[in-house]
Amino acid sequence: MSETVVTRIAPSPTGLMHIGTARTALFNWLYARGRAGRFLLRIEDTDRTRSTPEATQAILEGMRWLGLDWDGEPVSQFARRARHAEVAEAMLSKGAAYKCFSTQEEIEAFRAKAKAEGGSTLFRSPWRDRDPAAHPDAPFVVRVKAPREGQTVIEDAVQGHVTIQNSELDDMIVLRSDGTATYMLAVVVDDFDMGVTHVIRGDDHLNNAARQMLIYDGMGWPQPIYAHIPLIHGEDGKKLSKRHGALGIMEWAADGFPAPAMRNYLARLGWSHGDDEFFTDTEAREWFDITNLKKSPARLDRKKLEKLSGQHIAAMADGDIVAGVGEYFAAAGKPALSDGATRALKRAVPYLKSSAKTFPEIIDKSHFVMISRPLERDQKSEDVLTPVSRGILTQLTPHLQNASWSRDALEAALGEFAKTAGMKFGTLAAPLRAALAGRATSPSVYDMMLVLGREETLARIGDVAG
RNA sequence: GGCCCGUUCGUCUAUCGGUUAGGACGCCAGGUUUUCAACCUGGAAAGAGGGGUUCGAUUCCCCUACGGGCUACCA
Repeated sequence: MSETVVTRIAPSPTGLMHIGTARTALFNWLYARGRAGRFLLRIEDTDRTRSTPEATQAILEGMRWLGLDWDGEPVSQFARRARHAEVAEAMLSKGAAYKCFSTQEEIEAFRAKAKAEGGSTLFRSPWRDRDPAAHPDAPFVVRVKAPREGQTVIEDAVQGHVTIQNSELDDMIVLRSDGTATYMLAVVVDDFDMGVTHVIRGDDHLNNAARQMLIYDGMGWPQPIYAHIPLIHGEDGKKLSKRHGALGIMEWAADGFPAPAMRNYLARLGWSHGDDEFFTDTEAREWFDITNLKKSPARLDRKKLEKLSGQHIAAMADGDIVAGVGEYFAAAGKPALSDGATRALKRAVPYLKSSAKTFPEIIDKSHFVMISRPLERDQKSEDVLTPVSRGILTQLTPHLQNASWSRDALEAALGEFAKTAGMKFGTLAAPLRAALAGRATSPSVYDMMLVLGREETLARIGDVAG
């Protein structure tokens, strides 16, 4: 089969861009992009009471931030309701579905009774084989005519052959009494119409696949390739819920993780390529395949993300880091960086990038460079500095502002300062020497303070540094 | 309750019948930087339990336990 791969992500706009949805989207994106295929976005907004435009925006925002670009316009499932009804009608005329006039009360009563008696709660509509003409004007739903004998086998690219007894399948509703499609019908119709070849989604849909296959068969449509991936769990191994915090992808953005690191980390959750831990998007696209997806759920591990994040920051171009910090400010709801601050940040980034794990750490560590000179005691930004560094900074200020520096003079001044500050001279001298020698790449608040001093110092004392 | 899926170091994972069960995060120790971080080196750490199959099981089969999912006129 040389058919073009078409994948999709189909979130329902009921809140945030969930971290699990983001990972599923990532897998679909990697799969399509790695095979010159198409990656589509569909908003499953058929539940009008729960869908909001804000939630749709949140999804688009999350997708954009994560860098998952989709082909074409996002498809609104709700907008396709006429088409869904049309297919339901077609199923009716093909005899693959039937009208059911049972009321919800009747069904509930049946289930309550079945439960009490310990029997199967699968509702068997009496209308399956009855003539609908008997009830010409009563409200009805359209149910699929599911087989009652035999079994349905889902050929899943991740789960393998999953066999479901047809006796477990009910005549699910495909069209509600108000004429709108249920999820089961809508996904199938939309996936077919959109030409989706590979359905990569959470394994909470595994059982649904058997039901959806009924619709494909009823319409005589070819089945897509299914790949049901395990869900992500919280650090305690339980399924993700509000109490785990950071459910939305943008919360991670607001915590200052770079999108490339997020992609790398999420990709490694449930998928692996040998011993590779740190990789680029290009490598991921090249390596990713459904066949090496794991079948068991993975837990979120923030520490590991942090490690990966640090490695990505270290590997990023300085400009990208500055841009990333800007995005972080936006995601965290902080005011944008001023031009001056951006310039200062650019100066500091080369020294900081190798040890910062997140964007806020870049900010923390570059703080000394962001504040205006001469330094003053009550800088409003002081709150970011640790008490120790703040103390040193304030006390050191007069020395840095003194004229006429020589290496010896500077060291002497620092020595004097160290003495008053009650710390060993070496603590300051070593990083200073490193700074003067131009190899100060181990950033810390102290070091960077001195690195910055280096630029100014060098200008004043000439070529002493050698 | 019924049905479906899963279970290798604390965590993410490699292994596709024969390995001292490998790597990564975290942790511990040492080194380097006379702070921290980063970095380097070393270390502790795993096949849920029980039955089979096999010359040999982490790997194949069954049972149990545990976790998850589905069982809606939600998606």
